[in-house]
Amino acid sequence: MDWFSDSDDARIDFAATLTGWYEHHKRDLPWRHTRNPYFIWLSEVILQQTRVIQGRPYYERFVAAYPTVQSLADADERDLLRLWQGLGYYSRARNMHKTAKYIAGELAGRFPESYAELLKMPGIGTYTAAAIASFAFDEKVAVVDGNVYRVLARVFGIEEDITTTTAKKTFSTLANRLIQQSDNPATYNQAIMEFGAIQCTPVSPDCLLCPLQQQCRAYLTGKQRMLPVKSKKTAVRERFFNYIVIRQGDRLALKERTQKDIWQHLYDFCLIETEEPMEAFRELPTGNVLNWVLQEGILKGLSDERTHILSHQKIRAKFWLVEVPEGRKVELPDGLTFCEQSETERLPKPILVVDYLKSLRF
DNA sequence: AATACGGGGGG
DNA sequence: CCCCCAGTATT
Repeated sequence: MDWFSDSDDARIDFAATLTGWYEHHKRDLPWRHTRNPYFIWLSEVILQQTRVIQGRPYYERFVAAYPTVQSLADADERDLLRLWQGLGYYSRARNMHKTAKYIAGELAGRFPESYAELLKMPGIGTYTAAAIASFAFDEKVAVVDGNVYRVLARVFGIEEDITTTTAKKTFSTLANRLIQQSDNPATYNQAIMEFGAIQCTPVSPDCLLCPLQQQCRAYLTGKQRMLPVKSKKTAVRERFFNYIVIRQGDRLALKERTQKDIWQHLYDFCLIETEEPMEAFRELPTGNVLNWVLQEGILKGLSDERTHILSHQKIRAKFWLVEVPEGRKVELPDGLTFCEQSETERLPKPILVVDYLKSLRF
């Protein structure tokens, strides 16, 4: 199917309309005041799967903590993850670290300057490579993110399922033809994404004030709500976490998550996962940890219970607080280590654990 | 081609 | 309570 059965003028109009709209409606964001590829990269990785409102304070903190790619390369990975805490998808931070070390070490601190070179870096995929290449180096390569899928699907009435490989190809090809009509690819890429974020929103887009209203297939056919088409639904797995929170004085027993699971390289408490919710401590599966608790600890009861939602998992967590009398010398089970309050604060932790800790100290 | 990977917002 | 959103790497 050819999305350009209309005249060339219509295509030029699309790009010009978007950039015109952008100049009047764009938000003032810190990463829009720089051409430094390092800062642009930082902002783009933070904004992967993340809304501007959530990512912005993280960007400010990262720029302050790591003002150069060299400083990021030199960073302790735990500090990096701690700064990332609460953003989710923690492999982004670890991939950023890998790439920073590669650039500092192998490329003499010189940032890759083309889409093709950027794409080779860990954590930089098609979207981020296009964003950096266009924003920092004016390369004419189209960004294709969720906003772009939505805007193009609606304006051009594309009903392909965006989760399929062929649809991705369709949208990418269209986006890259459209950007040819712009003499400022950086601004055009920003414009179409900002338009998707502010005007052509996923739910209740502002069609009445839309500059593309009369050219928009979705508006003209009343199909805004149906587009873009996305078939996949994520199956949510329910999990039951039983945290044994071992406390001695103001020290807490923590452990790094090293297994292949969520929250890799973050820290949490002694965890016993069960297939079913456990109502009482004595129902927990017996093992080293339970024996240890009965031997060395004093169960203070179930101190808290909460549900933590991830996109693909629903975690029902219980926290069993266990006190060890102060002064008693004990060997912790299960690879746990006692941490002072200040150490605990400095370690990267899942939000579930952070929230629990807040309730623990009042 | 399918799945794993966090967290947050709105109705 | 339900719904929605969004890139990359791995399998």
